[in-house]
Amino acid sequence: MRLTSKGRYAVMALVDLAKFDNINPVSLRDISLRQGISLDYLEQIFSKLRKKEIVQSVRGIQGGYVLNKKAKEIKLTNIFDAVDEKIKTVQCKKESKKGCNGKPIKCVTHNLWDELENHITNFFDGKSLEDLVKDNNERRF
Amino acid sequence: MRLTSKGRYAVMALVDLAKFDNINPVSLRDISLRQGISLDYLEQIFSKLRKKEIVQSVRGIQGGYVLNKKAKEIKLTNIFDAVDEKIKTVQCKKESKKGCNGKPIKCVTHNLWDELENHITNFFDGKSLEDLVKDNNERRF
DNA sequence: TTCAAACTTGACTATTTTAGTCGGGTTTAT
DNA sequence: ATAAACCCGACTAAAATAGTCAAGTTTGAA
Ligand code: FES
Ligand code: FES
Repeated sequence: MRLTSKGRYAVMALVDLAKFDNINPVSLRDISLRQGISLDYLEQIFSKLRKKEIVQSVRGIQGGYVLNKKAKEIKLTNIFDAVDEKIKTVQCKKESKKGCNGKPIKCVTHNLWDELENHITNFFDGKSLEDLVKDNNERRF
Repeated sequence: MRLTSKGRYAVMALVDLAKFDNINPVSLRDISLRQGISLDYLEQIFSKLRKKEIVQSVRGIQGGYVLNKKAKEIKLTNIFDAVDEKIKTVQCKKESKKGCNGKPIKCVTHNLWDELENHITNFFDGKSLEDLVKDNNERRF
């Protein structure tokens, strides 16, 4: 089990954005340079973030992106959800009657995985972008 | 992020084994049939479990595998560790001074991921094979 | 003593996921 | 006009996953 770069990049980029969008929109080029993330990849990520209304775009020269909500109101679960970073522990469809092996009863690990999934979701739901920005400012940069 | 089948299979197989090894060793063929897991794949998994001394093998006809410890003493972390199911959240080398992007400072998400990793590890460390067997017996089968 | 059930080992492979890249756009401040 | 920026879809290389396959060895029981 591992978290993927997509989710990590999304969080890194949004923290960067939250720190710098006070006055002007922030261009992906700047984020790319500061965070060391491929520009083309960032564009894919921000396209998703925009569709989920986490950021707004400003087109044209001097354009970029701005947060669409207060940093306090953006939870990590929202971010992960937007970029399709799945916290997927159970293998079966949850609402299905069938288990992961096609049998008509859930497998012995099902409840366990499900419980873990809740743990993780709660963890990410308790963290906002603001928390991360603060945390980051404290340890300087 | 997702847990892989390897870890899930290992746990399923060991619960099965724990339930049936009271008298005789349990053959992988039986586990394969009961749990719907490829026999060849199970062999790979049990080879690892044996090397980490979680199970013992009994060769020859009527052979199979038996637990090498009390079910109570086998934690899920031990199982995952044995089959190389990694709970890997941070992307960088933890002990390295460098961050995941090669910069000389850890990225903004590092602490967060690390904290999550501890959460998950604690969760799995608190669950023994015995717990799962009990849980499984309660809901009948 | 022969046989088949079962473990043992290592290599090979197909599928899926990830992490990009690439090539073309469109918009808009200057 | 032009260049900085966003926008979009298709393509691809690399890695991880989930197996498969082939060729053994061991040993209880008929
Ligand atoms: S994970 Fe849901 S039935 Fe196995
Ligand atoms: S995950 Fe450790 S530095 Fe980014």
